[in-house]
Amino acid sequence: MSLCQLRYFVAVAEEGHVGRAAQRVHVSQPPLTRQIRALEEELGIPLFERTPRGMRLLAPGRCLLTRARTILAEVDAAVADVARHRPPPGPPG
Amino acid sequence: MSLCQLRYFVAVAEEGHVGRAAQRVHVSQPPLTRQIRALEEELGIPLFERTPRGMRLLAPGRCLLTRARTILAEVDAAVADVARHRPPPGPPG
DNA sequence: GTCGTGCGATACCAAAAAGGTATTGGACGA
DNA sequence: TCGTCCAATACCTTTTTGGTATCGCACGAC
Repeated sequence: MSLCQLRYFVAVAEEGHVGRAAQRVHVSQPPLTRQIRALEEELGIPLFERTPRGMRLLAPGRCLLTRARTILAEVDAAVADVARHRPPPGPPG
Repeated sequence: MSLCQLRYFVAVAEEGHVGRAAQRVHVSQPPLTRQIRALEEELGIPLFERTPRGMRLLAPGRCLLTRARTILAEVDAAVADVARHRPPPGPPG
């Protein structure tokens, strides 16, 4: 599992639609489909129900969605925290 | 930044030694060195001091270490939590 | 001072992963 | 039955990652 996969997963979960999620994360639809399936395979359980209208979260998916949001937020916080140690870029020019 | 990089970083931070960290994460030394440097470049700040004896954590590195452990633990928890939805593999045989 | 030793860094190549375009298959409504 | 909209697949290219061999540097023994 990768952070990238988690970002893709959250996008699909929130959009309910692989195509729209792909636009949101700036990737084309097929790789996104593939990453979601890879994630499901790695976890050994389906995360979405495929319907003719799009993707619908299943119970394990809802469970992961909450956790994925937390993880991604912690990553952002870590980056921001470390960045505080970085010297300022100096005056412009 | 990837989860893999965070695992590598934690290993190096805890071992204080790229070679031992490499053994621990089952990777050879050069890729590990490269990933650590890539992480530092992405964050825009050094995480370690290079000494003739090994790698020594700097302040930003200590900051990241705490957060990285948290993130990796949450990932493990997420996997375990999702796995609880998985049907049991059935009786042996 | 010089030579061995132990460390991370680099060069270079091979393997694996990710992404893109084009296309397929299936469900639904007109 | 045909057009539309969806995810899934086929196929190729590009990027990333990992491995082996080697370098450069600092230190200690002598």
